[in-house]
Amino acid sequence: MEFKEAKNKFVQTWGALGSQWGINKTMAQIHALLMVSHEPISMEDIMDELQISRGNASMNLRALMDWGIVYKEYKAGERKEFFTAEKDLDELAVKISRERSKREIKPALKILKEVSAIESDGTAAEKHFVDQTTKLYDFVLKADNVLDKITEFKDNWLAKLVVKMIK
Amino acid sequence: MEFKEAKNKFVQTWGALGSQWGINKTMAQIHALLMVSHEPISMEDIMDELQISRGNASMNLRALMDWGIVYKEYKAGERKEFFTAEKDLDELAVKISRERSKREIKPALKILKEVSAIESDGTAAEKHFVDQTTKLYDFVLKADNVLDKITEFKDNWLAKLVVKMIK
DNA sequence: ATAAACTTTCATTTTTTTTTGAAAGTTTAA
DNA sequence: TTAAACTTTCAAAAAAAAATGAAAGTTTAT
Repeated sequence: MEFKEAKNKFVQTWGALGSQWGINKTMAQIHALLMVSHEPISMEDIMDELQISRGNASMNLRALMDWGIVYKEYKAGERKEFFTAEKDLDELAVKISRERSKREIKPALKILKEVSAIESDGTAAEKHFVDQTTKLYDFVLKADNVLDKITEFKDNWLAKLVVKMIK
Repeated sequence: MEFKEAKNKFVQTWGALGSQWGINKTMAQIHALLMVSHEPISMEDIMDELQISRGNASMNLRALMDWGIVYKEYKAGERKEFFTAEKDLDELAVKISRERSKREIKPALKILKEVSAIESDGTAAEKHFVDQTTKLYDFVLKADNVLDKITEFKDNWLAKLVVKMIK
């Protein structure tokens, strides 16, 4: 396999993976392209490489910047804008999970808290509802915190983990 | 807020969360409904409660069973089938992550391995590509293993963790 | 102030995904 | 074996999501 073919395969795969996880295909593809590029790319070149329209490129680049995982760059003497991706994978993971937490998990948690707080009349149906939604709230809350913990423990994590667990 | 309203809100929220994570809305809603129900529900009742067609109900129930998070049940004397959801949340998380790993992560890893294995000519572009995809492969592989580890360590996890880390 | 170089916006079109519903299939009971 | 009670399948329809492209907007240079 040669470079161009491999790059294309990677971009396609990353795009497909993205859509399976609720991220639009083009957004994931642009991100893939920028991740494996050693130098900033212009919008023109992105459009060209992915065969997409100017509007599509513009909107998805904006979305990627909103997620904090793609940056705009300016080259001296050049009028147009160039783009780069966050290439540190730990940083990337932290940013993605922060955004997903903020946009999706936190609002869902709020609803879970609300619905689990109803006054149950003592029927089995209502008791089970309250019980299950309460458990779900606790579970999601815990899961939502896991990535923050991982970040926090990133360096010297075992020692810190043990300390945290003991106290 | 009363029971019916709360239940509906929960089902809607769970459905919305599902679609943001690449799971179709109806599938997530059916799952939500079964999760908070204290007794098995028939297809008829699911169709009725979610206002969906028979075909839709049938297909999404099958999908949920394929994921291993919804079970068919038979009631004595009743001809029709009833459905229940896995209600243990740890079990649920394990099953979902196993499936997503099998269906999405593992195939992606295979491609990542392939594309990172190209023979780089020495240009900066190709060197960066190989370097970045290799890192990504390692990262995804590690992340993919995290949930297995969590399962494994579920009981008495700190002790086991320390042992594992030391040896 | 004008125009060139570039980016963003958004109504419309296209594509993709999901849903429907009726026909075909299956199981059980008599 | 027949028919009633139920489930599955899948082509067609509907709905939802994404992409287009041209007009509007912005910035920079002269």
